[in-house]
Formats: sequence, C-alpha cells, structure tokens
Amino acid sequence: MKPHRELSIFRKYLEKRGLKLTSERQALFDELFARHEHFEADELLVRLRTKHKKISRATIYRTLDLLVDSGIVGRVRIGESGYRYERLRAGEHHDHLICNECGRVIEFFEPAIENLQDQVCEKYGFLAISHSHQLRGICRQCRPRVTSREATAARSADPGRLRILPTA
Amino acid sequence: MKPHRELSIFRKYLEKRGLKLTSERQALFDELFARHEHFEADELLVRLRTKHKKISRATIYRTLDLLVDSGIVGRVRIGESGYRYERLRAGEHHDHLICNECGRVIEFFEPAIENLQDQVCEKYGFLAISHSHQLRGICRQCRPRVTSREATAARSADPGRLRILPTA
DNA sequence: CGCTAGTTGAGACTGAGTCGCAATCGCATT
DNA sequence: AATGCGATTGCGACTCAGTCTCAACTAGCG
Repeated sequence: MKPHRELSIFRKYLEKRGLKLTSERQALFDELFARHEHFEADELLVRLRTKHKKISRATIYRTLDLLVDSGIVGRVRIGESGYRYERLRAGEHHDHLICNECGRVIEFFEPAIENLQDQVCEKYGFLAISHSHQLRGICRQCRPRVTSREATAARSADPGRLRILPTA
Repeated sequence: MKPHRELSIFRKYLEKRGLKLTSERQALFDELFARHEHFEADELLVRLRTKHKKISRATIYRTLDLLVDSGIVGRVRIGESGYRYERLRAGEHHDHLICNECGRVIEFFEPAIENLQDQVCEKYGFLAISHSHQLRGICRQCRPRVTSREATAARSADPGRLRILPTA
C-alpha cells in the first residue's frame, strides 16, 4: 500500500492531539482509501472481517469520527437511514445525484450553485458552515428500465422528497 | 377549526384509496396545521397527549406517512437523526438554512438554483424526482453570541458537513 | 343496524449508532 | 529490554427512531 498524502494528514491530525495510529486505524484507513467509493459503516466492518482483520463495530465508528473530523473523509446522509462515508480530496467539493433504482451515487459540482448559495446566506445574514445538496431520481442507466408509470409511483413513494414537482 | 383546503385534499386522497378519516387522523391533521412549523414525530405525540387526545406512536407515524404521500406534508432530514415534518403549500417549494446554535430553520427559495439543478440533471441524463438542499451554519440572531473561534470549532465539529470550506 | 375492510394501540422488534469499562497497546523514557 | 501510563480496544448493554404484528375496534356503506 503506497503512502497517501491523506495518510500524512491523518497522522498529523492524530499527533496534534496526542492520539495514536493503531493498527486498527491504519487498517480502516487503508480500506477506505483502497478505492474511491461511498461506504456505510457496517460495510467496512464486513469488508475488514473478511480480510481477517478483526475490528469491532465501536472502533469503526470511532475511527470514522476521527477521519471525518480530520477532514479527509466526508459523512453524508444519503439513503433512508444511517450515513455514508466518502473520501474527500482536499479543496474539492461536490454534491450528489442519487438513483432511487440502483442506489448509484453520482457526484456533481456546479460553481454557479455554490455562488448562489453564498448569496442566499448573505441575504439572510447566515454564516454557512456546511451544506448538503442532493437530488434523488432515476439515473441514465436505470431510465430505460423504468416506465413513466413506475416513475410516477416512485415519485409519490419517495420518502425523502422535499419538493412537489409538477406531475407532468 | 376552520376547514382547510388541505383537509379536502387529504380527504380526497383517503377516499381515492378506500381509507378512512378517523378521529386520530383528524386530530393529527389539526395539530400539524394549527401553525406553520417544523415538527418531529414524537413532538406531535407529546403535543396530542397533553391535549388529552390519546393516540399511539405507531398511528402518528402511519398518519404522517399518509400525509407525506398525499403531498400536503413534507418530510425532511434536518437534524442529526430522525425526520422533521412540515406543511407544504401546494406548488410552493423551499429549501432550508439550519442554525447549528439554536436549531432555527429558515426557509429559502432561489429560482436560479432550481434552474441550475435542472441543468445538472440534464447533463447527467438524470431524471430528478425530489431534492434536498440544506445549508448549516449560524443564523443572524446567533452570530453575535458566537466568536469566530467558536465558529471554527463548530465547523470542524459539524457532523453533517459535506464541504471543506476554506479555513479563512 | 349490521357488515367488513380498514384502523388502532400495545408492545415486541429492528438497525444504526453510542457508551462504560476492564483488558490491552503504543510509545516515550529509562 | 523493561516500565509506566494515557490512549485504545472489544464486548455487550443501551438508546433512539421507526416498524411490525395482531387482536380488538370503528367508519361508513347498504
């Protein structure tokens, strides 16, 4: 496993507050950074367990907290329950398109939206610390499989919906 | 309690699928529409209980599902855990500014952001069904009470954060 | 009024995440 | 290499929000 730039950030983060880079933390780090994907906590647990690394659920959550706090991992509420975690490349920010059919998560970044957000904040005297912007729907791959009838059903069944879209 | 336009929508919704407008459903409806606010499910339970209306937790959740499904109530993931519910005026959509200090929820609507969202969807061949857009931070009222030092701490402690903002 | 599908409440259950604590570990010092 | 000690771990019990089951009940049509 090659050393990452992120690993040194993590190391520094731990050091700064007198924490240790234990083998469990290292293993979790490696697993997260082995590929760029979105993870759930329990997924990581299973993943590590099947690799014969023993690690407890509590430690997974605790380490994830550290990684999020150090800024190299992001925590997102994506599905119905629980969080997902994702690598964060420093300085890069993105939002999410989430497919209700296949669960695929597509990342997008639209600078103009970011600017408008800042304007909204200014208007309300609001000091933004973070934001979360997600669109749920049907991705390109799933669209052919979904008739318009089903899409309408999915729409009215969508539990996370915030917006009433025109029925058309 | 005056009859609402929403009540007749709800009535129609129930009728259409052979469901009944029971006293529990009516009570919950009244409570929700008594004022325009964001509610948590358990809050409603307590609220109704103190009004001597007995209603079970299961029924609260079941009825909330119906209201959401009928489109007159919105379900939002706002805090750390669980959902919040809010009245939805037909055709009106809004997003949220959420204060980390006082929990206040400010609604905003920015047509230009909505348009840009549509453009993003088009670009990815994504069929949007719903979206959720929230900014977390410190509201106007709380800003005076929060030093910039504390704000920085809040920022790095923010558990819902998705975005690494410049440290400045 | 009676029928029947729909509805309710109580409480058991689930899943995600947290907590307390005794045993253990990492690592700076000797 | 041994010591010391704060940090860390795993376990299992716990919490919290939400769901499910099921027997008893009810709205509302005929």
